[in-house]
Amino acid sequence: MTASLHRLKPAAAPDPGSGIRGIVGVEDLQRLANLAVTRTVRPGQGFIVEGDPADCFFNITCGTAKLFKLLPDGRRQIIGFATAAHFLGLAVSGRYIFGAEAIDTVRLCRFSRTRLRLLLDEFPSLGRSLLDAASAELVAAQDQMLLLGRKTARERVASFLMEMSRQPDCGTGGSDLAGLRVPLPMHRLDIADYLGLTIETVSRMLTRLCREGLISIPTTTAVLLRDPTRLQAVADGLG
Amino acid sequence: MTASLHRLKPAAAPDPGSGIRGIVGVEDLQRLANLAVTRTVRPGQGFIVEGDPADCFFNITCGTAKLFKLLPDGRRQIIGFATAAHFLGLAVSGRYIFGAEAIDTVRLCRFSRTRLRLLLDEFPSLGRSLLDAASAELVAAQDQMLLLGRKTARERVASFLMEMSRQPDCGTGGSDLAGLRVPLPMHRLDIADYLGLTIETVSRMLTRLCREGLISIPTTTAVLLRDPTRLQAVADGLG
DNA sequence: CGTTGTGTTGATATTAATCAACAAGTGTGG
DNA sequence: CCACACTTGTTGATTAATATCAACACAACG
Repeated sequence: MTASLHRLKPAAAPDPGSGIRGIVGVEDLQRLANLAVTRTVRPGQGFIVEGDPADCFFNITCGTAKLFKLLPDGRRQIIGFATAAHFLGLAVSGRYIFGAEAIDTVRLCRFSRTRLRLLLDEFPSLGRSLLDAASAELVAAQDQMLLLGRKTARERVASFLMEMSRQPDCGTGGSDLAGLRVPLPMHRLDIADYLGLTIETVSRMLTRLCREGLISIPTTTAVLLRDPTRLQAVADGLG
Repeated sequence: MTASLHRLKPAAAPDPGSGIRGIVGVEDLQRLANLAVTRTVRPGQGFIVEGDPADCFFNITCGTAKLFKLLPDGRRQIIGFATAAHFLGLAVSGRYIFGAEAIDTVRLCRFSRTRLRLLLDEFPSLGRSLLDAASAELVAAQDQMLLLGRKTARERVASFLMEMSRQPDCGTGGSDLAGLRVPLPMHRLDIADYLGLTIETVSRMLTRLCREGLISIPTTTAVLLRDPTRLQAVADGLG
């Protein structure tokens, strides 16, 4: 680990963004969207740079973004994938604490921190939604700490696939005969940086789960869960 | 990692508890304490069991507790250490999502979830405090994901020592001549389970940092930071 | 004093990273 | 339409980091 594990130059992403990430109720989303400037971000384009002054909050209305932290030498940890209704705004001492980059085409609402403060006073239910969202984030973060600290490579990949399978857009366009179709819009490098592994290890573990009959891999951007129960067992350290 | 890394039997801790952890303002703490049953928990005694029905919230008023998640085979990940003013209450579908155990003697306030709901309606500022606390937790959790996913053993131990050195009770009772005194109330196994390492690796890295002149280790329950700047550099992956 | 729990150190094993080659797409331009 | 470069993913060989296994040191405690 002292040497490089597919390091990125810490030069990558453009544009400012934010940091609390959470799922906010639809009604809040619309309320925010009406007050915000909307924006489209193309795949691969960054919209938050870690360390930049944090002026705004963001709300994703469609698409998937990756949120990541960098070490000075370019090692990267993806701390989460944000999809529709996710809320981004967290900062420490006025600076964004992670970067964000679009995976597919992302639509964003962007609005000032001042505005949020006013809204919080005006609509107490918004504060409650944000608290719920932050709590849900925290739960996910704690699960991820268990994964990163204590699970094997195979368990991590199995956990990841099970997590992706809980996305609402799952099972669409796929043969349910062969198993639940789970889209993987992100590349192997993103999966690796999310799971604390290398792309080679992710690839090997996917191949292995496939050989073991738990999944099949029709394309690089989707998997079929052939035995979700057993895959969940692997994810829980029982496989 | 398939084999045991100092596994714990998933049988350990007694008593119910909770899950959002955060630093709540002193005024809120007192407000809560007045409405809560207080309790003393002895070192090593558990007060939240992961998976138990989540009836209550807790607020620590003094002492240090460890919060942890377990895998079925006993692998453990400590997701954080909770000290005075930390708030615990997070649950998913009515179950606590992590266990908690006292490290030294812990004083707790305990109160029902119903009560918190009423308080949130009555005192909007409490909701704000909880949101701030949850946000701070989230920031810490994201830092920890970077640590667990991408830092080396040496970097993790350095990061841990720097994190502990930011505790308010730091520098007390120690010679500032030799460096900042950082108390480590938890055992090596707790440090290991927090950093995703084994006790042996933690011990070796502490010895190594000592040899390198960055720290010294007067007792097993404290270290002296001899060169905090360089230690921080190591923690940031630059050492 | 012996015993027990905790921490350290050494020898070896194992997992996942690194290094390297190749395969499969994808897009470009001749 | 095909040749080519370029990106992404897979697979194999080897290395390196950390886990495991084992022995020992030391302090607290009865």
